[in-house]
Amino acid sequence: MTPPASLPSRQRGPGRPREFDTDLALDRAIAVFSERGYHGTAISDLTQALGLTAGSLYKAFTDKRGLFLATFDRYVALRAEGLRAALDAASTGRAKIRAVLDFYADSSHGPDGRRGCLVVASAVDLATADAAVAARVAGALDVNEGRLAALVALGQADGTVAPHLDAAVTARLLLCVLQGMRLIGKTGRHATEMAAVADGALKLLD
Amino acid sequence: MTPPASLPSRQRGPGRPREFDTDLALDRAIAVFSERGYHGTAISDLTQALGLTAGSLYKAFTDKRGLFLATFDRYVALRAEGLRAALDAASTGRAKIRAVLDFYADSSHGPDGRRGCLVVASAVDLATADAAVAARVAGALDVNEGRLAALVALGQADGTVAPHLDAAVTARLLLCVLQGMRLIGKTGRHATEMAAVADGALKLLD
DNA sequence: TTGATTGGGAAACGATCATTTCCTATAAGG
DNA sequence: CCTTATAGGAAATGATCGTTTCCCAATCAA
Repeated sequence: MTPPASLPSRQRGPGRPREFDTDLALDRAIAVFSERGYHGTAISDLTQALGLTAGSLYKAFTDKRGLFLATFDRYVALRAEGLRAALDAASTGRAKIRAVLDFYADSSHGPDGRRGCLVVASAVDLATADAAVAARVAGALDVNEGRLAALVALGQADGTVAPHLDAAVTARLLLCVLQGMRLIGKTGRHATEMAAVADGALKLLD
Repeated sequence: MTPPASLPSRQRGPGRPREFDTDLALDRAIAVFSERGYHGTAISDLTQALGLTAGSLYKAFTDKRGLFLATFDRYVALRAEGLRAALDAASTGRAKIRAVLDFYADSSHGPDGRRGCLVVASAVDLATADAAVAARVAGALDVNEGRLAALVALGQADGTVAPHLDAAVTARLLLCVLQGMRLIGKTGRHATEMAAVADGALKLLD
C-alpha cells in the first residue's frame, strides 16, 4: 500500500519488498506484550494491534516466540537509548544516578506505569520456562546493575557519593528500587508518589 | 480413599464429603501459579500437581479463575503469617523493619526466589485484564506499605529511626526495595547477595 | 520478457484449552 | 430404607490457540 521504506533486516534482495515498517510493528508489539504478557497475548491480538495478517507476521518473525524475542530486544534498545539521553544531561555521578531514578519514576506512573515494563513481565512470565528469555532478562538486569555500579564508582571518584559504600551492593540495591518502582507502578500511582521515591532513594548514596 | 478430615469451607452438610485437603491443594497451586503464571498454567498442570481430576477441581473451585483467587488469598495469608512471626521476634521499629527485609531476602534467593512471588506474578499477568485480581494486588501492596509506614513511625517513636523522615515516603521506598528483591530473585541470586541488599536498605532509616 | 524469490492475505489445520456431562460413590435427613 | 445432595472421575465438547497452506502480487536478475 505505502511505498517501501528502508529495510534494515534485509538490504533489498530479490522478491517482493516488505510493506510495513518492522520497528513500528515492534513498537506496537511492545505495548501488547507489556500489558497482556506473553501467554496472555494471542496472535489475533497482535494482528489487530499491528495491522498485519497472521501470514505476514509469520513470514517476518518465524513464530510467536520469534516475534516476542524481537520485541524484547527492541524494548531494551529503546529503553537504553532513552536512558542514555537522560544520563548525558547529567554531569556528576550523583546527578546521573538521580537521572536514572527520575527516568524510572517517569515510566512508572499513570497509564505508562500501568502498562508496565517488558523486562519485568518477561521475568515473571517466561523466565522459568524459556531459557533464551531467561538469559535475556538476566542480561538486561546485569547491564542495568553494572551501569549503576559504574555510576556509583563515578560518584565516589568525583566526590558526590560517599566513599565508604560498596559500589556493587549499592548498585544492586538501586536496581531493586528501580524494578520495584516498575512493579508498584502497575497498580496505578501518581507522578508525585514516584518522584518522592526517586528522591528518597538518593539517601542510599550518603 | 482416605478418611475425611475437617472441612473448613463446609461443616459437614449432606452429600459425599470431600476427600482432599483444600489448603494442601492450594499450597501446591501456589507453586504452580507462581512459576508458570496464570495464563501459562493449564488445567492439566493443576490436576497433575494437585493430584485431582478436573471434575473435582471444578466442583471445589468453580473454574480456573476461582481456583486462582483462592490460591492468591491463601498465599497472602501464608505470607502474612510468616511475616508476623518474624515481626514478633523483633522489638524496636528498626529491628522489625530489618526483620521484614530479612524475610524478603530469605524468600528471594535460590529455588524459592526463582519460583517468585504470586503477588508480583499476578500484578504483571492479570492486573490489567481482571479487575478483581487488580484490586487484590493493590490491596496486598497497600497492606504491605501501610505496615511499613507503621513500623517507620514506631521506630521514630522509640528513637531507632531518624525523626525527620517522611514515614509514608520511606515506607513506599522500602516497598519498592522488597518487591524489587522479589523480582531480581527470579533470575537466581545467592543468599549473600540478597542479605547485603537487606543490610544496605537499612540506611534509608538514618 | 522470463524465472526466481519473497511478501500479503484468506482460509484451513491439528492441537490444546477450559469447561461440562454423565455416571458411580458416599454421606445426611426423614 | 429412601430421598436428597455432594464428590470422584473418565470422557466428550466447543472454542480458541498457534501455525501452515495456497494463491496472488511485487520485486530482482537475466
